[in-house]
Amino acid sequence: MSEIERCEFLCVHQDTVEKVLKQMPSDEKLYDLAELFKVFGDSTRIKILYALFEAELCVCDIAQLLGLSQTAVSHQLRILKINSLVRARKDGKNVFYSLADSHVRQIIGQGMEHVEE
Amino acid sequence: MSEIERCEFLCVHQDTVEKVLKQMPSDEKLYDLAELFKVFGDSTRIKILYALFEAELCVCDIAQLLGLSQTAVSHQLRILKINSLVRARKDGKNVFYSLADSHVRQIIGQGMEHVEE
DNA sequence: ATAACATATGAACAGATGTTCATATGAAAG
DNA sequence: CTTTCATATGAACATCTGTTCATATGTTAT
Repeated sequence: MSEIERCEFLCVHQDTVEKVLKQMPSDEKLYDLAELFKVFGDSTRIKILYALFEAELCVCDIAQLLGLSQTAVSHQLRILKINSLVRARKDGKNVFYSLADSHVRQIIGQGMEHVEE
Repeated sequence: MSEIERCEFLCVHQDTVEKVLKQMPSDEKLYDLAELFKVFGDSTRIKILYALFEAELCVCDIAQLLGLSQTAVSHQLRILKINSLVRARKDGKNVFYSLADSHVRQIIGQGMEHVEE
């Protein structure tokens, strides 16, 4: 038994650990949850989402608004779309993006409350 | 004027953009918000936080519970602590960690709702 | 004091992530 | 149908991030 493993069998509070284990969601769910937060965890994407709080915007609008390149915005919108955080509506040459659902507002709102303390 | 810039001055919906700009939080706040979500955006840290939903746990408990090395857990707890998501209580050789406040539960809860759809 | 133990920390390394550049796609106008 | 424009996408590159390994710190028991 290696040094590292030793600790795990001596100091562990077994009853507590077992109680907690029963309540844990599946690994898959926890992985998905982390993936979701990862999407929010980039300031470019947060800025895009926040911009969409107020209005439906095309790629160009977002790029100018935030001082970013069209390419960078497009790449990030792709990620937001894949994760169902934004929706796309095509209108001629333009593609207008908007928030996908109210969860996005709620999650960002909660985060902002925490940050503002 | 380069090809990329051209788009920004032709297709932009100026009035909408200006309206949105007025409502945007400061860059600093948006950066902090992204940093916060970045902390939630890792499955090891999410697992640790979820484990702490149920009970106060020492480093060893968490390591065994999640099948991780003591070192990895310790590093992640450090990040969680710096970002005020967990609190540490020292008791002899052990250090017990617990959730810092209810925001953590709320943010994770909202995220989970989104994932479970 | 010294040994055993729980936790923390620094350096190194591998893998992930975001931007840029070049180019492709698809739609409207001439 | 060719050009122009708005958007999308792939590859390359630099940076960031998480784990491991080695070791340090601080606490309890002998």
